[in-house]
Amino acid sequence: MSTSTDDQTAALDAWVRLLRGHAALVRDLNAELLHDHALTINDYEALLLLAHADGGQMRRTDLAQSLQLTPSGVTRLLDGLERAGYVCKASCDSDGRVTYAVLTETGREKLDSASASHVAGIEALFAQRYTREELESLAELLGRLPDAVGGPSCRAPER
Amino acid sequence: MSTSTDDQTAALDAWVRLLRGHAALVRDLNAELLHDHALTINDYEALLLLAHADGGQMRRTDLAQSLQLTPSGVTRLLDGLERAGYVCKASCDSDGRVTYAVLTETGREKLDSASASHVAGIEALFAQRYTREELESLAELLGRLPDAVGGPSCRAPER
DNA sequence: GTGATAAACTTGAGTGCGCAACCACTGTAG
DNA sequence: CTACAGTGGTTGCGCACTCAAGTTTATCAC
Repeated sequence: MSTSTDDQTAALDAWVRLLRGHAALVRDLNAELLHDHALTINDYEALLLLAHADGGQMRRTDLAQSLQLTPSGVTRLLDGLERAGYVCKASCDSDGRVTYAVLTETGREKLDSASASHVAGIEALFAQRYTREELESLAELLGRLPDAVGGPSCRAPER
Repeated sequence: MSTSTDDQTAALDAWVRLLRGHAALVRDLNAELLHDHALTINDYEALLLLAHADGGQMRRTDLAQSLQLTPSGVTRLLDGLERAGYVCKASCDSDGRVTYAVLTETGREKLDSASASHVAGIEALFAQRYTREELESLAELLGRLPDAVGGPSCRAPER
């Protein structure tokens, strides 16, 4: 603990790089996705999660947790996706409180068509810039962060 | 989707981790800073940049570039900081278009008091979780990203 | 049963920010 | 001196999101 401000400096530096680089990156990819397919990144991620989920449906709470959004954020997000016809609601017969978000056929098609360019965009940013090993170590390093934040919420991020 | 290589999967995976982990992290630190000192992360970073700048002042454009914000974002940001008395405006006598943001004494004190807990928070997240070497390699890896965005060939250079 | 507590979800108000459009000033060209 | 392109900066509008408060359904205590 009493050690060096160097560690602090390194941490701050890494953090600032992360913050700025990531902010610009997200904005960039988001703008691209938005202009090409009228989807935000979270729209896209939501569709992706649903597509991978069993039966193409998820509880809104689980979606919120996976997307790192509050329940109200998910409500508005799905609101837009419903209006666009990409998802629809379904209720649970064993629990009247929960509502499922269900991926529609239209939604799946939309995801497929958006995937091509979005993945290509990510590829362009990441794969061209890092080697395979670097990518893995980056993923590993960054993978440690969420645990810190949400606490013990390692509930079923299996997938 | 296409056949695809594992590389794409790896890129996507790294990206998703980055996205989610970082989003949660930013929200977390932001909330902390906000509740403890009534500053957003960008408020803090702006004060920090000004404190490091020569004469404690910067042109708004340069601030925008450093913070990865649009000019309008900087206007609102500084609007708040001015209202709080942490910065004030100054005009340039050699160029009537530019306005400087100048850190006030109050602002410098605010930054100092906020720094303690904020740096501690970052320390808690980063330095405890990574070794010195990992931190450096993380910083290096992430440092390559911004170049991609603002960079040479990609796109949307105009605007 | 009745009541208290909790979970899933929605709604209203407010915030941070980008985009597009705009004004103000500068420097160069005719 | 006028014209005009380029840059610095602000404003109107809209979007995505959070927080706080409310509604409905489930569950547990008695």
